[in-house]
Formats: sequence, C-alpha cells, structure tokens
Amino acid sequence: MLDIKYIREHADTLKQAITDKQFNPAIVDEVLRVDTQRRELLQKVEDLRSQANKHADSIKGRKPTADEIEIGKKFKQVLQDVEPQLKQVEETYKDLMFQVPNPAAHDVPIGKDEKENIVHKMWGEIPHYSFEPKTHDQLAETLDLIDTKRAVRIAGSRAYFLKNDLVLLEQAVLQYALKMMIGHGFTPMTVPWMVNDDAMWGTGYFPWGIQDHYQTQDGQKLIGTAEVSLTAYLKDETLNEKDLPVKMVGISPCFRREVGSYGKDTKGVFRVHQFTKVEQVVYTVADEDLTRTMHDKMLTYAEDLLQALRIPYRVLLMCTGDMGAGQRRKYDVEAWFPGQKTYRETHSDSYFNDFQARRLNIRYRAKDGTLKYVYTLNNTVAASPRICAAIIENYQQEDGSIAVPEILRPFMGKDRIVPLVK
RNA sequence: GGAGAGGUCGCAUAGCGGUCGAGUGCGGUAGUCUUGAAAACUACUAAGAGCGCAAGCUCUUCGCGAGUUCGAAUCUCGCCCUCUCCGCCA
Repeated sequence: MLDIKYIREHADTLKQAITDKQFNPAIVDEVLRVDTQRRELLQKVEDLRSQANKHADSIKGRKPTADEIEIGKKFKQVLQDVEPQLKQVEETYKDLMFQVPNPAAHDVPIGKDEKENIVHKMWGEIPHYSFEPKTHDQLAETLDLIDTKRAVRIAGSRAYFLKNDLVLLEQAVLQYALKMMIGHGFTPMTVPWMVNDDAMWGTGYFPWGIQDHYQTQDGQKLIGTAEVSLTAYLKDETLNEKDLPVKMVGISPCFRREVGSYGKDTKGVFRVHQFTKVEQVVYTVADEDLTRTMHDKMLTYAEDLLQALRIPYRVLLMCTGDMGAGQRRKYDVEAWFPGQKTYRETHSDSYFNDFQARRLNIRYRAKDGTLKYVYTLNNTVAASPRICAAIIENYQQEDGSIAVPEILRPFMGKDRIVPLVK
C-alpha cells in the first residue's frame, strides 16, 4: 500500500510507473476519485457527529426535555442515512488502495517481460563434460531417487516422492542453508503454513495472486512461501529503532497451484505444487539506501550457498515488467542446469520499502520520536527439490553416479550417490 | 466437541449509562535534588483520520460487528480470540 498523500501528489509519475510494471494505471484515477468522495462524506458525517455530540453533552446530568429527545433523534436519523454511505465509500477506498502497485526503484530497467531482464553478474565456469550430461529426472530415474509416476497417481499433477539418498541430500542442503543463515545472525523460525487472508493481503500476494493459492475449508490459505508468515510476524506492532534490523530465517513447506504454468516444466521436480524452502526475511529502518544495502547483502547469502556448492550461476536484475506488484527491485539468481543446458531460477531477492509494512501496520519508533513504517525484504536461501535438481545435474559423473558436494558430506555421511545394489 | 471464565491506554489493573479518551501502579521521557548514581519529588506519556499557511479545531478507536438510548468502555445480540476443566488426539 502507498501513502495516499503520495498518490495525490504524484499521480502522473505513479501512473507511468504502474504502466512500466505492466499493470493497469487506471487504478490511480479510481483511487483519487473515491478519495475525494470519501473526504466530502467524511466532512459531512463529522460535522453531524460533532453537533450530535454537543447536543448530548448539553443534556448531561439531568432529564432531557421532550424537545431535546426529538432533536437527538433527528440527528440519529440523519446519521443513520449518511454513515452507511461513508462506510461503503471507505470500504471501496480501502479495497482500491490495496490494488495500487508499488513503483519500481529508479534504477530498475524498464521492460515488458522476462526477455528484458539484465544480467547483473555471472559466477563460475560452465563445465565441459566428456559425455552428454543428463537432466535431473533422467539421473533420478536410474538412481531411483524420485518417483513421480506413482505420486501423480495418488496426488495429481506435479506430485513427487523423493527416495533414498535424495532424501538425505535434501535434508543436508536445507540444514546447511539454515545453519549458514543462523551464522549470519538470523533468527531461525518455523512458521504457520496456513494463514488467514490478512497475511496474504498484507504481504501483497493478494489480490494479485489469489488464484495461485490453495485454501482450507475454513478459509485459511496455504502459504506459497514462509515470507508470508515471517513478514506478517510482527503485524500491528510498534518496534523501537534499536530493534532493527529484524533478521529471520524460516523453513517451511510452500504450496503453489501453478495455475499459469500448465505444461511448463513437467519433467522431474523442477516445478511442483509443494516444496520446502529456507527463506530470509528482514525488516530495516525506513531508509531506501539502507534497505538497498541489505538487499545486496541478502543476495550475497544466496550466492554464498551456490558458491559453496560450486554451482555456476548468474544474477539477473529484473525489469519492471517481470516484478511483483509490491516489489521495488528484484534480483533473480539462476543456477546452471547442465542437463537442461540453461540457467534456471533458484532464488529471488526483493525489497519493498514500506509497501508491505503499511498493509500489515508494522511500525517503529524512530530515534527522533516519530513513528515510521519498517521496510521489508526477503530472499530465498534454498528451495528444494529445485536446488537438489541443480546439484544432481551439476554433480553427475560419467558412470551415472552423483558426487556429493563437499560441504554437504558431513550432513550426509557419504560422498557419492550410486545405484542401489539389489 | 462439551462446560465455565475473560478480552480496557507498552504491562498490570479500576471502571457497572453522561463528570471516561478513560483513574491507579509499573514502565518510558524530561526536570528538581546529587560530585555522579540510586532514592524521592514534579511534569509529560495512545494512535488513526479530516479541515487549516499555522496556531488549532473536529471525528474515530476500551477484541470485532450489529442493536437499545437524547447519550454506551458500561445494557442486549452475533462473531473472533485467550484461559480453566472434561472429552478426543499426533
């Protein structure tokens, strides 16, 4: 959510920014129209209430006369007519305010879609193989690491079982990621996997992403990322400036309907409805320079993981057309998948300024005594099984086995995944 | 799921139809005193919104919503949440 004052004063720039993000800028005029309407009505109602209050106060401590009761009833009647109007306008207003996207930061490239993202950084050498590298699903098939055929039969599309050493590998990589972030001063958290609508609207997943979320018969939504629970963690609270930054690392299952991706990535476990993710979420003070420093810092944590795994990757700076409604700026990290011979997204690092904090009402008392909204950020550390797919493809050997990345060996207790001997 | 109790200002409490946006204690901030600190004392100590250049004025908020009343933190109803006991259960 944006500050209404900002919208009033920067309507034209905002409309352009929304257009750049490939959202409909008409929302701005709609908001302003309803805002005017709302203020007119509010003025009217407040004036009436003021008069009614004064009248009631003048009766205080004695029996009202029949006339006075009549006058009081008149006020009530008029208010009963106007107040519902105001209430309705205010609801519409709030509804519209929640639909206004956040403009991208000044240095985000303007572009229509993913084709116009910019390569921000490359790391690692793309390895040459003396054999034709396989995809993770082919490797998993031979080594009996993944069973999607049976999973789909019992759980529908994009379901999977992980098996054998891949289960250990997944645990190892999640464990490593979690410990790494704890080492950086992040508070480890497990989180609610089902949340109420407020958390979804508050983080900005709603209204835009309603279709991509599952819900229970009680109306709770299944989180698509721990970002939701963690960002909403201090909803309606006021912190002190000295408490910032708040750094949290969550681990949770993530659920996504993947409605817009029918037929995409159907092989293996690259794109699934249910996965596990270690996620970093940070609140900082309300200073865009500081939040950007943190944004870059959080990117390095994601890079650290891939570097520790020795997986080549590139970092993209996303263009305006490929960002979420609330994001100010976003990096995607894409790991190299030798079997697919391409880079694929494994991490996504964004900052929001106060867009989420306004929706969630998370503020802090600044040193100068004023109240400000915190700025929020989040980034992936490790999302599995996708990261496992990257490991499998990068560590495949000519004989069909998979080497275990050195840093994961202590967690797995072995250095190679080989075919099971029957 | 059944029975009971309760949700008030950062925390703890008072409040039982107008004098309550709300008392008291703790906490916090500033000051007096002190070499400094502690103690004591004094003052201040919510947020959101609208109008206004400003000073300021006004409105809203005592879990949420509806109702009764000239007037609701206080009465009524519904919902949500918390606690205790019972049942069920990893």
